[in-house]
Amino acid sequence: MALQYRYAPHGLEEKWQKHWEEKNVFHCTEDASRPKYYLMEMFPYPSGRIHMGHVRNYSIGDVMARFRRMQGFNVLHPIGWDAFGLPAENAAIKNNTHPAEWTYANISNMRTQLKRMGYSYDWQREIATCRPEYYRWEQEFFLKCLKKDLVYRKKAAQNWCPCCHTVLANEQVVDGKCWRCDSDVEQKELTQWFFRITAYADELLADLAKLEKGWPGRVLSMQNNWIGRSTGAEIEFALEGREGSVNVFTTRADTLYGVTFLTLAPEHPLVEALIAGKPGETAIRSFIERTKNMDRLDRQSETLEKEGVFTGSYCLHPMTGERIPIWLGNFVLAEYGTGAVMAVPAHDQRDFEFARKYGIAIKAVVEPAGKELDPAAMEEAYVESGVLARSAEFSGMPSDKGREAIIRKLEAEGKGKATVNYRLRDWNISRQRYWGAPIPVVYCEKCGMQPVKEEDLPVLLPLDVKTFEDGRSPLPQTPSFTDAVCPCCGGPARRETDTMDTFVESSWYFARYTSARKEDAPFDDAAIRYWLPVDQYIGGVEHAILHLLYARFFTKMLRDCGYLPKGLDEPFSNLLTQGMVLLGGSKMSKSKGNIVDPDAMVQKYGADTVRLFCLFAAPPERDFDWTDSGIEGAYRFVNRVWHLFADLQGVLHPVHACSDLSPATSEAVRSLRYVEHSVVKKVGDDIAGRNQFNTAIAAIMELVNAVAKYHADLSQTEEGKRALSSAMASVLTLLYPFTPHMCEEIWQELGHEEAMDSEPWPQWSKDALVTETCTVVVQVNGKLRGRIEVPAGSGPDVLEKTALEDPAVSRHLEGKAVAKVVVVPGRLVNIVVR
RNA sequence: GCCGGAAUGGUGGAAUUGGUAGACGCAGCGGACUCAAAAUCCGCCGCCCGCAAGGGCUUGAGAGUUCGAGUCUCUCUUCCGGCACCA
Repeated sequence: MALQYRYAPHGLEEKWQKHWEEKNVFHCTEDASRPKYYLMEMFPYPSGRIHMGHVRNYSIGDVMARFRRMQGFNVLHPIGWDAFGLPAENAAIKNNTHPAEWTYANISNMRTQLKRMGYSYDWQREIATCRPEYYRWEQEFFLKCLKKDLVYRKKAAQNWCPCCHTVLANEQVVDGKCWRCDSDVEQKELTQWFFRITAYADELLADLAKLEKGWPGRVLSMQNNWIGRSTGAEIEFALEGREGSVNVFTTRADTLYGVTFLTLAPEHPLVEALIAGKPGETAIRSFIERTKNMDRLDRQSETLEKEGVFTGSYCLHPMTGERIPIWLGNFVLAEYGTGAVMAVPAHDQRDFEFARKYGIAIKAVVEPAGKELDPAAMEEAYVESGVLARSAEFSGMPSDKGREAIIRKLEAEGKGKATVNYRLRDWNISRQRYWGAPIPVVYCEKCGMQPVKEEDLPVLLPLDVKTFEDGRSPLPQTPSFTDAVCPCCGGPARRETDTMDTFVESSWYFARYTSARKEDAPFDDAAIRYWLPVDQYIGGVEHAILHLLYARFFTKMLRDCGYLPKGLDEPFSNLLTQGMVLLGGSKMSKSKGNIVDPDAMVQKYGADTVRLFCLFAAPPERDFDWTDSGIEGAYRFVNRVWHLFADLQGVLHPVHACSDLSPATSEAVRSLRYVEHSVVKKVGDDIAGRNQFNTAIAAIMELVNAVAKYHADLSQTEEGKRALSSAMASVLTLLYPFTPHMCEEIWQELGHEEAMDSEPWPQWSKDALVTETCTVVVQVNGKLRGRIEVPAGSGPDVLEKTALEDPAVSRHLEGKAVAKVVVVPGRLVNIVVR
């Protein structure tokens, strides 16, 4: 056999893919004798075809997986399908098919596409979240949470997408629009199921610190913003002339003595009692109606005209006992804090404008050091911190001290307490759609809501239904599904017809991969303890909040429910967020018609070239623009490597990388060996330490260039042949994670018995990096003036002397006095002159 | 407004700890091979002055620290992302 001169990727790629599959090369099991490495990419939604974004994501993952295997890790590298969700229903309606049929056909198609890319997955762990074997465990988790009050039902105004016919979680509303179809989201009063993610707000926030080393800063910052913790105080204002009080949340307790009114959300539960029978009640009611009917987006926009109305009721200042008028304001949010705000016009711009508009008093109680504020002359609120004034015994304290002291006194008198508020809301998981996991509860006329018994799980999603044209769920009209027996009294009951948000499935799939085929429990405890947490997770930054926050929450929640071990607080130790693949500067999209089809690229260049280009084009975190000339360049390189081997067959011995360290007599051998070992070092550092695949590939190119430069001379001598053989073995070994098919093929043709999939990562040698001389740069006043060649290890004195004598340097010293000479051995000499 | 990230040749991007700015590609230019083209191979390739030797300038702008700054500090500009009438 001989290596054909022509590089023909298709046959050989398919040959090796078959080899991997038949030999089950990438299947893994728990093995205590080896260090584990759990690496996964975000699993795809089975939309029909893979796109370049997938290819980039999975190529990055595959390089890391193959690299870690070569390093001796026991690598778990699984794949699956995020298979529930709306597009399946919409496509089924459009094509007159069933969502299940559409989904499974897509999975089958995309599986073939992924296999054609040569990714090293353990296909025996493949999962699809729409299978009952998967979602039944989710239903069990739901029941467990119900018992622990971590999931609950409540009626509230919800985000409703009229186009998708379903509610959306807060995280799925982007700029007031549906994350999926971009329709304006409406508010609709509905009874829905919620996961109590807010119970974990503090832990989700605090544990971000554990991720500081392994997660990108921007993802941490986004989660931080989303959780939105603010510390302050809840303060009680007793109502005047009746029982009860209004509680407010404030971050500025230091301004308490400046309160001149309170503002309540029109939805505040006390409003009815406060306005009943007051003068102007009708006008107040019409204000409330008007505000409630406003579009949510308009109401929360910054340009909203701030309006309010006096309720006619008063409360009492907790410290001074002063009468404080209670107003309603269209800008106060019922859902944040207590839905009531203490207004301090002197120190809050919004309150300032409101007070000026309605002629309410302004009291300045925080002043810049040494200055007095005159409320009448103020043109805007003084919002900075300062020194407290007109604040009884707190006067004279700086803001932060005053804030603490005031809270302490309130706490002592039982009129308030230090507290924390979060922006994060509970996670609404009810979806009024068909293609999702059924929520395992029934409603009995007698007993009310009843959970399905665990032994009756799974609640199967019926497949023999027809979807409606307009997208409404057929489940409420499917008696075989809705008719149920009450688990409590045995009487007739109606089954819940809402399904779970698809983000629930993706919140725990990483744990299921560890024991994907287990039938009697969601997880195998030993497998969980061996594999988790995930060492490296890779995916798009668009999931920075949604999926990654939910998965973190689920990990903590499953831990507390006893499914995951104590101490497993975070699912993903390291996160790599890869950038998008663009075409012509914008995101590839079908509607815009700017698509590069991976299949077409594989057809034209082979999978190895496509993989290589995706990693070479840019560092993984950055977006990159697909260019035809770019992939041509990658193809040229692959061909160059192939031809080099074809030219050198008969010369090369079947040796391993870095195998030749015999004393070298020729300068070419020494040079090539130097390049070989420094490239081996760099590629390892780049892949393992920095995720810089583009520079790793660049280094391999340098090694190939070095071989091309020396091979004509070296192939003449036995010493040269040994050096070439080792260097070329290094090329293949380093390139293997990127272009595995080609490397396997050449490796075999070179005469190796073992396939490359069991080849270890090469060890570079310090000795090979030792040189006899080195080049030292000479600067004069920091400007580069010359280079000197000195024996390696030369001391400062020699360097200084050689540098000063160098003609290119001494020219710049004429007529000047040398003030100082800085010597960095092995690097540079800087001569400072005046 | 608050938080995070970024800015380097014609172009994608290198420069890992403050020490030769522009690795490796792409595009371009010149040459070899060819009847010719493609492919391939060899050479050149930041900007300005210069025949050259050489010199000057150069990492968004400006200052600072340092023998020395793309890298550290401060101020500013522009762009990208997140949060935002959040009390």
